[in-house]
Amino acid sequence: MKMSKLFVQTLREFPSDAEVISHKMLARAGYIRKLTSGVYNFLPLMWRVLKKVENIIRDEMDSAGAQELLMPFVQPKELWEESGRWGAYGGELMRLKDRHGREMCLGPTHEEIITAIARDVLKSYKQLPTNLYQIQSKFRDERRPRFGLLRGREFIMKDAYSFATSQEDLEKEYQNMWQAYTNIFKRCGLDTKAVQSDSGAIGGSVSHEFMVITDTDAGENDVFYCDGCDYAANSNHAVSKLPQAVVDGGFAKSEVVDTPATHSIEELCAFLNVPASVILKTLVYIVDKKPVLALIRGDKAVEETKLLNAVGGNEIRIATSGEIEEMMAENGFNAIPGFIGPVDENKKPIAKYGEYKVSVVADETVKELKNFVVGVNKNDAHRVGANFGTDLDLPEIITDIRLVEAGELCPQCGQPLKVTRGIEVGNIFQLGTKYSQPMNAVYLDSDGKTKPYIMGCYGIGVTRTAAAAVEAHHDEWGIKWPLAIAPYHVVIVPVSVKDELQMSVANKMYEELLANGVEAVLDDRDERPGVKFKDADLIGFPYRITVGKTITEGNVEFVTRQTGEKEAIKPEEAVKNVIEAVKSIK
RNA sequence: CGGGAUGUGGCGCAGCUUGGUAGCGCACCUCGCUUGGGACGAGGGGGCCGCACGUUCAAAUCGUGUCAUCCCGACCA
Repeated sequence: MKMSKLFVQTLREFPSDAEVISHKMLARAGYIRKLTSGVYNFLPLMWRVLKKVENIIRDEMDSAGAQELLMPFVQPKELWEESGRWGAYGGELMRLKDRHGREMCLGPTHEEIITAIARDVLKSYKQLPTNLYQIQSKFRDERRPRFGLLRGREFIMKDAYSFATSQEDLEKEYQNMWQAYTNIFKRCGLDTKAVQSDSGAIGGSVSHEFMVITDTDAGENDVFYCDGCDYAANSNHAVSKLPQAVVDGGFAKSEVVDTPATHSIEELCAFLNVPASVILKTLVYIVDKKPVLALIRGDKAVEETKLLNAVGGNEIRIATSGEIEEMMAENGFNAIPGFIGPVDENKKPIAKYGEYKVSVVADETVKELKNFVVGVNKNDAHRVGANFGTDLDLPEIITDIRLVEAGELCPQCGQPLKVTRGIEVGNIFQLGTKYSQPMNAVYLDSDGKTKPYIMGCYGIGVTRTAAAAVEAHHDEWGIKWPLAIAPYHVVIVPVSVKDELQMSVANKMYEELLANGVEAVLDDRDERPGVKFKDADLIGFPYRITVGKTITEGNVEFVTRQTGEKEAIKPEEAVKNVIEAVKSIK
């Protein structure tokens, strides 16, 4: 490709709406253009990168025994009603109607469709296990698209679905995909960590996310990991052992005392001169409009995804102080946040809020509290020396709803956990019969009985993987693509296009590289060298061969973008270096 | 959805307070000059000032409404 013909417009400055580095770089280097919020045009350079990522995925998926197909992007409501997700999926599902008023959606994922296909075709245990995948645009109407390609509304995803006759076979395929994913990300030049995670809206029991660990602010997930063993988990799923803490308040008797203006745990601790770990903290959440009280030790925080799972629901948020006061008033109490508790001083609970009954969930940490401090739904007062059984009862739901913090101890080996940020580029789920059961997707087993498939699903964000590669590989001048996913392998820069010797050497190298299957660009623009170098760095060609004055001594400059290494070598050697590097890409 | 901000050539911005000619840098076109890290000079093309309504002799500028975009909080590839 001649640079003069390449469809690209690099910018002197970063676009003002870009926030994270991958977005800034890709926009400035001419890879993408925003069409509307969270929706991007993939210009020729970007499309080459995406196709390379896709082809690596295809190669590894095919090697792992999966088969590619392509399902429609538009999906009918009926299938989503079969799975029960038409109502459950929420605002992220882009819904629309056709001219007849029939309801449809744009596919955010394809469990329903693939399950419907499978039940038509996979009728016998002899056809199982099998694994089908596709690479396709997905649409999710994110509440807040941001971070460019890292969180678009329309994005390209590889989604795979496996069907098996047993949990054992599912687990085998899960491991198979795990290995394929490890290979894929490695070939894309990314270091990933597989971490345990919550399975969210897709459902299922066991799931892992593949995280690109990053020190930039583009990492949206907190990942806890242990240096002592292989434990690693997303913060929404992480568990830990707690270091020793004071859990006995040491109060001689249970009584309600005045605690004026103690709106926060800190203020309450200071006033009573006790550690936060002897306070029972009560937080009010709204889960799908229903009120939920979360009880947790005062020095710990609630992990909302865990709480959501504990009560079963789709959306969770902390209640506003207005809602809390309203709820208090409805139940005959007069208390603002800071003085809320599960019961008042006469053991009278908060019964309801509006038309909904109030449910109560306690974190496991509260079980061991003794003679503790707790709010009694009365302003400027708390009970001290409280105990379960006498002053209040433990709620029915007691489970882990605690947010892990760095420094707490690894659940496997007891060493202190560390935290880092990560970009989720892929995930794998064991679905079981979550879709096959309700959708009546069954096969005939060898015993003559009809059974639902045991399913798994496996996603990779293609666009997100490309963006994550930019997050991981760049410097102040531009992108440093890993060779395997770079739009082109090498750029040849003649310093002066009017110099006949320079141009003839450059042309010869260019032809030879092309003849050997190398994707080369010849910068034939009549520009000053600085302009060409800046563009080469910004676009991120893995190799640059500069043909300048030293050609009279028979040398060109060979620059490796990743390392910044420069060497003066013969043109033939430069060509050979690139050809060999390209051949070594698996 | 809640809170904050912004909409002016492809990109980055000024002009708005105090209404009257749409302006700057980059990019683009032509000529000259220059050729190892985003040169320089001269000339040139490109804008319903987000949109609508209103106030006014006159609106980028004032008012109302609306749409879009971005940032901060709850979800996910």
